[in-house]
Amino acid sequence: MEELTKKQRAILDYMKAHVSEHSYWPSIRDIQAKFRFASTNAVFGHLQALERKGVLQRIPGAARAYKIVPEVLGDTSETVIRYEGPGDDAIAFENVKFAGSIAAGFPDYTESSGVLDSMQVPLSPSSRRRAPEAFALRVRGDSMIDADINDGDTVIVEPGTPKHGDIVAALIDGETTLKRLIKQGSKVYLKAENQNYPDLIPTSSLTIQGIAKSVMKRI
Amino acid sequence: MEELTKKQRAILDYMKAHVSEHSYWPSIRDIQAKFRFASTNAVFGHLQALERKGVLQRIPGAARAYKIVPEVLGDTSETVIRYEGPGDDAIAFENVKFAGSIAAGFPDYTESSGVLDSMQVPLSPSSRRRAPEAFALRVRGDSMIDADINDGDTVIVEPGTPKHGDIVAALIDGETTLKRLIKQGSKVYLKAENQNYPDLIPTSSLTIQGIAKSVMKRI
DNA sequence: ATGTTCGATGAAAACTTGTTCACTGTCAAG
DNA sequence: CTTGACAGTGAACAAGTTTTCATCGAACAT
Repeated sequence: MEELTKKQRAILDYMKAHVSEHSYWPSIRDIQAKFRFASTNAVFGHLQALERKGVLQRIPGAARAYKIVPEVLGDTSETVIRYEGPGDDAIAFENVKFAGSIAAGFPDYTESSGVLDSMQVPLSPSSRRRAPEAFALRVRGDSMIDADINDGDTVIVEPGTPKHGDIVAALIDGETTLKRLIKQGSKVYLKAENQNYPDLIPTSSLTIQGIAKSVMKRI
Repeated sequence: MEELTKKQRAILDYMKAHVSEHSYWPSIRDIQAKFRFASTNAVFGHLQALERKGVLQRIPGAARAYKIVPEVLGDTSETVIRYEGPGDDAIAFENVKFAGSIAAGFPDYTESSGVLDSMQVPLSPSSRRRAPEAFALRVRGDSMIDADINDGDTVIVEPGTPKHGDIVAALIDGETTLKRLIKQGSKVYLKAENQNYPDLIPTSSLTIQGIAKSVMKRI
């Protein structure tokens, strides 16, 4: 790739910025005005150069019609990245943070260490009205992969009465597990969403800690 | 918003597709040819209607110069993230305790307890240190479906300096959009993760609102 | 010295494009 | 039946825009 002169680079950048801002290309006269050329032909020459150097494609005869050929390496211009934080239109929630608190009482996990984090996560309005706290749990294992809940994900568990088909956090042998709740008549089963595991786990006594309503994944 | 007629919709879609494919707007005569109108004035009337109905903005006197006014519903040209104030469907943040791991499979005793290090919690350690102003955004649209971020999901956006490959919330034409950040040399592009959309969106000046670190899905 | 390239001027030509005007046909509401 | 809104034809105009032509000066290598 042939090297661009400073002015060519500036013109190219201006054109990109113009498209980015206005969603249509500048005319040659727009560029002329921007760079205070006395003649449109000055711009014309630069555009020819840009095309010859392969970074811009002109559509002959058409007005405000160009294509950018993505540059790969070796150009000197820096793309400016400003960090601005959430804008007025899009901000939903602030202060997602950890409080460094301890899980007390419910739920009761033997496995957990003493120091736990807490965070703020979005909850459904139903659980907001009821006072009881929802909680987040990190998933370990792969028994729910067919429901797209994988090892390392975090599920948000909310209190409530589970229906048939809900994914619940349930106590089995002193361990909290994540399973789908299946009701057949008066009997209740837990089902792992993984073809490699036994379909149904009969349970005589079942302690439901809550219903998994959301799953949170690291990108 | 007034309803569009079939032809108006078709013309608008064609214009969008044309921009998407060629990166510049079609002329009135391009549209005329596409729809086999005998007169340019037929197109002219439709464009006036589209502008009157508020979905298209024409730049008077300028050739091939338009702006699309984003439609709230049914618009698939861009992933639009907006906060829809606290309604019944609204999401609110409440205190949720991060209570430790949960086994989604059979109990796994090989893993030691107390392994909850910083990498396993939903927020990055850097942002935890300096009281981050992370925020949640509800995703609308389908420009990121190939990254498994779909309409209705909620993404947690954290401040920071984005790296190549990060999914960022960026301001484009005053709207917050979700795109993957691509760095080629010193140039930066935004990429929609949807095969139906143009690969790269060149940007010379970029406003990053944050990095999408987590995605939250309703089960 | 001489030729060549580059960046620029100034004007004009040639083409593209948006816009206007006058007129026609259709269709539904009043 | 009339009216008005809508969609379209056909032609022409005016402005926008690209493109060409002729010319100039400075930098630079031959």
